[in-house]
Amino acid sequence: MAKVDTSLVAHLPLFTGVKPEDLEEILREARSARYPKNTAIFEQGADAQSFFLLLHGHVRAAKTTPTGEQIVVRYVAPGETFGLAMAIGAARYPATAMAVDDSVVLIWPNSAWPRLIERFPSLAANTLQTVGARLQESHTRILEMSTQQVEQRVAHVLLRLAKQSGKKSDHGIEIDFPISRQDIAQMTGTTLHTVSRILSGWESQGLVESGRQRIILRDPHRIVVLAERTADSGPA
Amino acid sequence: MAKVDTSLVAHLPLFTGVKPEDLEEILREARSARYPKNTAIFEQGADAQSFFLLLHGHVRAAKTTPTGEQIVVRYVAPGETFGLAMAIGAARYPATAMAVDDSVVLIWPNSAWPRLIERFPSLAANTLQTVGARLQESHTRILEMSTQQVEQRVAHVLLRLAKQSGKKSDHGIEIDFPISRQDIAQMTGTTLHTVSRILSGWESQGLVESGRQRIILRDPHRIVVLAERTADSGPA
DNA sequence: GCCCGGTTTTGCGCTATCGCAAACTGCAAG
DNA sequence: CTTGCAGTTTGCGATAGCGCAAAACCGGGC
Repeated sequence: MAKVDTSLVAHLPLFTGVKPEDLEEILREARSARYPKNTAIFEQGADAQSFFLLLHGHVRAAKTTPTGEQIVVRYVAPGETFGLAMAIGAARYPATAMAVDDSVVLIWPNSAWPRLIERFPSLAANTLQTVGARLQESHTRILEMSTQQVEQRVAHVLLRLAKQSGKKSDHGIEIDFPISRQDIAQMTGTTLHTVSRILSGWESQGLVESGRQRIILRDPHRIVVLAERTADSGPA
Repeated sequence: MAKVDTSLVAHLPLFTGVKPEDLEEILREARSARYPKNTAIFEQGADAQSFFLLLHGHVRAAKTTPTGEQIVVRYVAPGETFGLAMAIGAARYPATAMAVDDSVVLIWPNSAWPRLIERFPSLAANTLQTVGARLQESHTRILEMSTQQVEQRVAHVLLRLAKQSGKKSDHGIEIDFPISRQDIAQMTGTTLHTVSRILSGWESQGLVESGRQRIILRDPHRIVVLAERTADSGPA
């Protein structure tokens, strides 16, 4: 197992307030692994045995109902942790994690967690902050689902993805991992059909350019306007 | 300021792993306050200066959009913390907290938080667990909003409220704080009209008994069935 | 270069739910 | 007891978005 260079991860929010020599000790407890595109990292309901830090790639966390419907909880970007079941007191993973691109992760055994937070309390504090931030995002998402219509929600999601994982390309921002209409539907509480219609509409207005699992925001500013538009404040 | 009896709070999840003498020290930093029914404890967007532990009563946390729509984030039951902005790294309260019943709370100044978690790391760990639990509940709520129809969502919410704050009465479980149709609408992402229609329907089937800000589940079991029913698995 | 399967597009009817409006009700204050 | 008002009920028309079905499309694998 290759040793992880501390300089690659030292600046991450998770490690703020951790001394370099401590960081090294923390990293010694982890191993790294590579997951090819479209492989599962863990499954919803499985015994939680590890927690993860994404180094490269992108991971989709999705939750499935007993009847098979899915929602995308979030996309994990490099530098973010995921699978923190142990930290939040869950014995099993509440969602499925899947690499949507070739991905590299650091993996700590759950058994290391209690020891780590005892020796390095900043870890607990930092984790609390990131989990808190996710909680707020969830609340925002609930608020949006309750008060906005589908088009605005899709606009918000695309803007959020662009901010989190946008790659500036010629005349636009491209979401730099493969994402389908279906995925967006599962992030906004709608169907892939409706998402497709909306994107088609936007494409014909030059707002976006999109194709197979690929979306480029050509005119982010006008999309922001769309996102913020109230139901009744539309055009003539 | 009256001194708080440690025995009243020692068993709370927040304080698991805290030694009795430490608990006393923690409580010394708090003051207690009483909020009459329908008074605000803090407002969304205000500078977060304190965090809270509810001792008696019930508190509604609600989030408002720029355009005035509201959702109920959650109802706080006695023994639960709220207003943890500082802990999760927010400078302002992300929601408004309102006493829905005469309520008594413990209040710590935010400035005490860093010191407390340094001296008593279990506090951070415990808080992480409760925030994590709330995050999972939020995800469940998003899942429900995405995949279920309104009637099922209302059923789920009532069952959740009954479990959290249900008082067994003659032949049923009564939600033991005032809650309006509007509140339920704001918890389920619908309108008070639709909630009213649903409850009327249930009432005529003997599932619930309800009135002005008051709901009694007469037949929880059948409500569970409703909650779990798939869109197409209905009766003839 | 061709074929296959997953993805996307689009049409069309349907319906759950909204939105508005109006009437009703019961608690609480005076 | 009366009155006022917040909360609730109910009717009715409007519609956003779903669900199903079919066709078109695209990219990668062989």
